[in-house]
Formats: sequence, C-alpha cells, structure tokens
Amino acid sequence: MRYYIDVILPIPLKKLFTYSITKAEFAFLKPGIRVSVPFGKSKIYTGLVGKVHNNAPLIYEAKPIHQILDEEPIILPQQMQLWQWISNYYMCTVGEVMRAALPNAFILESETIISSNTKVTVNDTDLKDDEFLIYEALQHQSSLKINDISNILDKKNVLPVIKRLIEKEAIILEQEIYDKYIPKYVRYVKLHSNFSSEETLQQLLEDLKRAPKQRDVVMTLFSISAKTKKPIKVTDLSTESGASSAIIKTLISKSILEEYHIQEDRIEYSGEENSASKQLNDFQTKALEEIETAFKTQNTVLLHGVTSSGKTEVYVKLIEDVLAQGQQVLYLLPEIALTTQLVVRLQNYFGEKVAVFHSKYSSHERVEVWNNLLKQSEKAKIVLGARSSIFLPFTNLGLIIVDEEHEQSFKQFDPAPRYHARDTAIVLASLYKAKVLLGSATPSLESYFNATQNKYGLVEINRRYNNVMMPDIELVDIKDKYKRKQMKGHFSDRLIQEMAETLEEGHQIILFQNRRGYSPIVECNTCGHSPQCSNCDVSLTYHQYRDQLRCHYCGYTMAMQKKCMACHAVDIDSKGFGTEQIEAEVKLLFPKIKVGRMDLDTTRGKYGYEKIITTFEQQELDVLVGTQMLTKGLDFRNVKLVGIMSADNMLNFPDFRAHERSFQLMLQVSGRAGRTKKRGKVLIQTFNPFHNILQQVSTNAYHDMFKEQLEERYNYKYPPFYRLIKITFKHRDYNKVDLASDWFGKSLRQVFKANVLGPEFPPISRIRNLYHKNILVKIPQEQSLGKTKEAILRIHTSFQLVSEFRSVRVVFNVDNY
DNA sequence: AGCAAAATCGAT
DNA sequence: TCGATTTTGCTA
Repeated sequence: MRYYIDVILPIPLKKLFTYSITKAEFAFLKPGIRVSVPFGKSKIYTGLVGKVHNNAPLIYEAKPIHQILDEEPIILPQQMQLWQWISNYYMCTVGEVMRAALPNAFILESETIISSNTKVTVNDTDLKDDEFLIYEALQHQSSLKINDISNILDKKNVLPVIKRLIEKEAIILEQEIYDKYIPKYVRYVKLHSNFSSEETLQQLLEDLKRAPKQRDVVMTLFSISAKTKKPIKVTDLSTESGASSAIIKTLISKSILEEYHIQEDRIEYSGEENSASKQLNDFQTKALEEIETAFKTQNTVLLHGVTSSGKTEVYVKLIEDVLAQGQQVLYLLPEIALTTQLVVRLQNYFGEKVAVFHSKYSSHERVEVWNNLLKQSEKAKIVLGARSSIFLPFTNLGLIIVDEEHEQSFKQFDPAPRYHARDTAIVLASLYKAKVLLGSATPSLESYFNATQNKYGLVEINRRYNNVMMPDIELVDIKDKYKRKQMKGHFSDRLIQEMAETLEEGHQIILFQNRRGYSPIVECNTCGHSPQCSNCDVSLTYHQYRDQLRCHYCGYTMAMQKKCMACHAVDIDSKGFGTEQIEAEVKLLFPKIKVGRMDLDTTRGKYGYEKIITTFEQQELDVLVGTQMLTKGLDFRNVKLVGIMSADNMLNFPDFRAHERSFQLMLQVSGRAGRTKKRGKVLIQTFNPFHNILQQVSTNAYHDMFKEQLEERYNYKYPPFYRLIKITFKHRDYNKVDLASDWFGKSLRQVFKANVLGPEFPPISRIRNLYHKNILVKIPQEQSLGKTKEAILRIHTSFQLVSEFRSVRVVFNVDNY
C-alpha cells in the first residue's frame, strides 16, 4: 500500500498537488497540518494537508514531502469548509484563500544556502574574479545566503555566477526553511533552591551583610513575591529594587538567584476587569428581547438602531449570554479606527477574554491570537477584529456580531479572495450553527431588504440613549451663497457663524470632507493642462505638506510645478478641495483655535489613529477635519457641530450605490454631533439642497430612502434584485484589452443575452501602466448563481486557449459592491 | 507565484 | 550574430 496526501499551496493554481508519504506519516497526518514540500525547481513551499489517501496519481510519480511542520492541525475542518466555500463563491483558488487566511508567519519560507563543496578541490586559476571572491568568502564562512553574495559582489543579479560555480563543482546549494514565528520569552528570577530552608536562608542574609545592594535585591524579591505570589520578572525586580542589571547578574552567577524564561504573549491585557455591564434602558431591553426571540427562528438578525442608540450595550448583554454557555464570540468591525475605543469598553466588561485581531498587528501578534483560539484559551473568548478575523480557528463559535454592517470595507477588493466579510460571516456561522447579529444605524439596502423578505429577523431602536435628541440637520445652499458672495473659501456664512458659536460655548467641531489631499487637481489657467500620472490615467493631486503632486493609484510623485508643463505659463490654479485645504482655511478663519486632521496621511503607523483620536477626545483640539474615517462609529462626547463641506461630490459619484452611500455617510457623520444632553447641529453645504437624498438625510428618513432606492434598483436591475459579477481585463496594450474583452463579452452575450453590460473602460482606464476594461454580468434572481459561474469559467477556459489573450489578466469580482 | 526554457528583440 | 529581454510553460 502506498500513501499520499493532497496539498494546498498558497499560490493561485486551481489544482491541489499530490505528494507521497510514509506509512508512519500516514498515521500521523491529518487535514489542516502544515507540511513543507519541494515544488518546482529547488524551492520549498509551505503547504497544508487537504486530504490523506491511498490513490496513486495516474500520470506522474508523486514526490515525497520534505517535512511535517505541526503536531496538531492549525486549520480546523470548519475553516477548511469555509475556504472551499469562499473559493467557490468568489471564484478564486483555495491557495489564494489560504494566503489570505493564514497569518504569514505560518507560511514558512525557504532560503537558499550556499556552502563550499568539500569533496572537490578547485584550482583558483579556473575561477573568474567574481567567482573567486565567493569561493574565498566560503573558506572563511561555512555558508552564505543569496543576499550575502549580492553584498559581496555588489550587484543584484548573482544567479549566473552561482550557476557557473555549481558547474565547476566549487559550491553546493541547500534549501533551509525557517520558522518566522519567534516566541517572545521573558526573563524571570527566583531564589535558588539551595536557599529553600530557613537555615540556609539565614546564612545567606548573613553572608550578604557586606554587600548591601545585593542584600536589598534579595529583600525586594521577598517582598514582591509576598505581595503577588506570581513569578517575578527580572525587569520588575530591577525597577522595584532600583538595582542595576549588573547586580542581578552577579546574584545569578553566584547561584543565589536562579534565572528562567517563560514564553509570553506579546499582547497582554493588564487592567481592571469585569465591571458589571450597564443596565439597559427600556428601548434596549425591548430590543434585546426581540433579538433573542428572533434568534429562535432565524439565524441572522438585523439590528437597526439610530446613531448612539446604545447598540453596544445590547451587544454586551448578548455576549455575556453566549459566554455563559461557554461559547466564543466574533465581533467584526469595519476598520481599525473603531477598535481603539471599543477594545477599552469591552475589556472593562470582559477583561482578558477579549482578543484583538487586525492588519496593523504584527504577524507575531496574530499568531498568538491564532494559537490562543486553537488552545481554546480563556484569552480568546471574544475576538474583536476586522474582516480577516473570519478566518480564525474557532472551535465553539456561538455568535458573530457584524457592527456597522453597511460598511463597504467589509468587502475585499484587491488581491483575491474578493470576499465580503459580512456575507462570509453568515456562512461561517451556519457551519457552527451560530447566530449572526448585523448592526447598523443605516443598514445596507441588501440587508434591510433581506430583513423585509423575512430572510433575516429585524429589530429596530428609534431612540437615542438617554433620550438625547437627534441632531438638527440644516441644508445650506452654497450656490445661492456664492451668488450673494457669502462664502469665505469653502465656508458659508452659516457655517462660520455656527462654528463661532460652538467654539464660544467650548464645544468641539467636526468638519467632514470626502477627499484627501490639499486640492486634488492642479490646472493651468492659460491652456487648461493639468499634470498627469505617467503610469495611470489620472490627474495628479496636490499635497501641501510636502509640496508635491501625487498619484493616489500607484504612489507616483513629483515636485509641485511652478510653471505649466505644457505652455510654461505661471498662472496655475487648483480645483476641488481636500482636507488639507479645509484645515488651512479653518486656521485662517479662527487663528486662535487648534485644528487637527484625520485622513490616510495622518493616520499612518500602528498608533496613528489612536494618537489623533485621543488628542481630540482629551479636547486638545477644537476642530477635527477628516475624511470617511470619521464616520465609523467614533464616540466623542463634546462634539456639538458637524459640518459637511460638500455633499455634491459624493452624490454625483458614478456608481449605482452612490445615493445609498451618501445617505449612510452623511447620517453617520451627523451621528457624531451632540451625543450628550445638548442637541447637536449638522450643517450640510450643497449646490443642490432639493436633492431627494439630502431631504431624506435632513429628516432622518431611512425608510423613505430605502423604499425609493429599492424601486430604482428594481427598475435598473441592480442588487438586491439582481446579482452582479464584474470581470476586469488588464494588459499593457490598449488594443489587446479591447480585443480580449470584446471576445469575452460576445461569448457571454451568447449565453446571458442582454444581462451582459460592457465591455467598458472604467473612469480610470489605466493604472500602473495597465489598461483596464470591465464587463458586468447581471444575474436575475431566478437564474442559478452556480450555473452562471460555471458558464463564465467555461468561457474563461476557452478564452485562455486563444494565444493572443493568454497574457491578458482576467479578474472576477463576485458581488462587486 | 516563481522559475527556467524558449522565443523574440536589438544593437554590433 | 550574440547577448539581453520578454513570453510561455510547468510545478506533483
């Protein structure tokens, strides 16, 4: 009997690869264990065991595996099932899902190690100069890495040299794989076991009389251990006793103290725990009861509660219940901006049971959360995380909360898998028979639609917490204001007036501008030319803080031009406006106050968000200017005024969801105003105050918006009535993209007739030197999604058989909204 | 994806 | 014509 495993490799290939294993390995290996395997020419990859079996491959001889990397599976059967579902539904390979799912410290890398061939003596004269350099280096060092050789020769491409040396048998190559995850060890000390008896201890203190500092250290050690009864860290002992590390070192070398190491998690929560959860008000209690009733018949419930209605408290009660049953909770958040405040809140209730998982954590930190879940540790009963936390190895998941359910950042757009975390979470929950609670003040149309169709349960809270009033929303017609010359820069007289009043009262202000950068487009007043990105089909945007022009798509930058590049005129103007300019204008209008800015540029780095949020929270800033990020459920007590600088650019965005998004965005920002007793004020500046969406925003008419938008979706065949798959074609050559997409489009139309839109160039038709073209396939409700995807994949297969089209990249995006 | 062989390019 | 660069094919 021969033994085999099918291995999932983290590469975009459809197939699994079969390797042979020994009988002993056969007995040991289970799906979900990592193995390292040789793949391609002299490369070792980390793969995951998918299936263990006895079926010899028919057309090739399977290679043996290189090494087993785990004792126990690190991926559980449910995870595997989820991967399968994602790869199926979102039309990508399981390998791509694996890449997204595993913290990359789990994906080991092999590195080529070069060492000299001791069996053969090479004559120096046979070697060229560069070859000799390496050969000589190897006489001093036993092995070298590729990188070392690049340094020795001072050039990038060293492979030819290495190849020549192998031919001359001067060197040999080996692959070394190494674990990327290094556990963090902390040094601890205790009294040496020699001094465990009373007698020896007395003797020790006697002996140390002439070394008072050392004696102090020993005494401090006693007092700490008496207080905490826990192991004592070297660093703690050092700070407590005021002794230098040298003194402790002496004590260790004299065998008075004993040193040992304990592996420790990088993220440790130390603080107060388990304060009782808050008493719910009547509306919250009612909502909680309704949710619990709904869960009896439905697996998914949508909680629609207006901004600051206290949804989090309701979540906390639900979490308490699930924990009491011994089950785990996954709390999904759209972005990291939110976590800061929420982590603190949840930790107050649940202490170290709360684990956090998101992309700004280092991969070591992520491995720790992962392992805690695998161990079913108490430390990870509640996971708070961004979309990628749906991949964590839960064992006993009871509840998933998707907060701010409408947020588009739950959908991953670039690289594959292009999954939507909210929808995937619902599938994940079904694998565990867990419940899902979707929460939002402005639910997405598709979720609310599902709720009205009885697919989800629906619970609504229409009152704000503590009966705080909904903010007063006022629309400001800036077309009129411009005509009457009542604008200063981008500020209407109304806004300035309200700002002055708010500042007078000592309250804070948020200004929302849906664009970053200073003034997106720079234009010559003489010839109309504006500088373009050399790689993408977009105008460059101006960033004041470095006085440069930048492309938001590929990161290309150039210095700001003093003269027009086309006609050399010096009269250059800027169009549009961004957060930087608003910030500058506020400083001009109110020179005395402090202004902060929150956008992609100012929130870089691990603690970027935290810094800005806390300075604003502590009222060191009076005005905060920001982009989208501000909308995401942040809770600032002292904000009374919110200004939306311009509502129009979002309403006119060319997307079928532009209106829904604008509504959500504006209502969410408005929700930041007046979270305590004082009624908040919101000013929306617009050229078109009679726009339906703006009217609905100003009256907080979610249901009207829902009905109206739903009708439009129905008329124009968009979700939730039709499903969408977007197919993108990318290539350096404009004509090839045209030809390829036309061919694909024609084939699609033969099957799906009028439900194929395009191919069309997107608004930005060239990115990073690649031309893009899109086809949109609309799928009616009665049409099988699975069959449709199969048909698309069949067309793709024959497409790839056409040699001219081979080099065209094709990207499938299912539910591309 | 990553790598190497094959095919094409281009300057001598 | 040779070396460099791009394209194509394959991994078990």
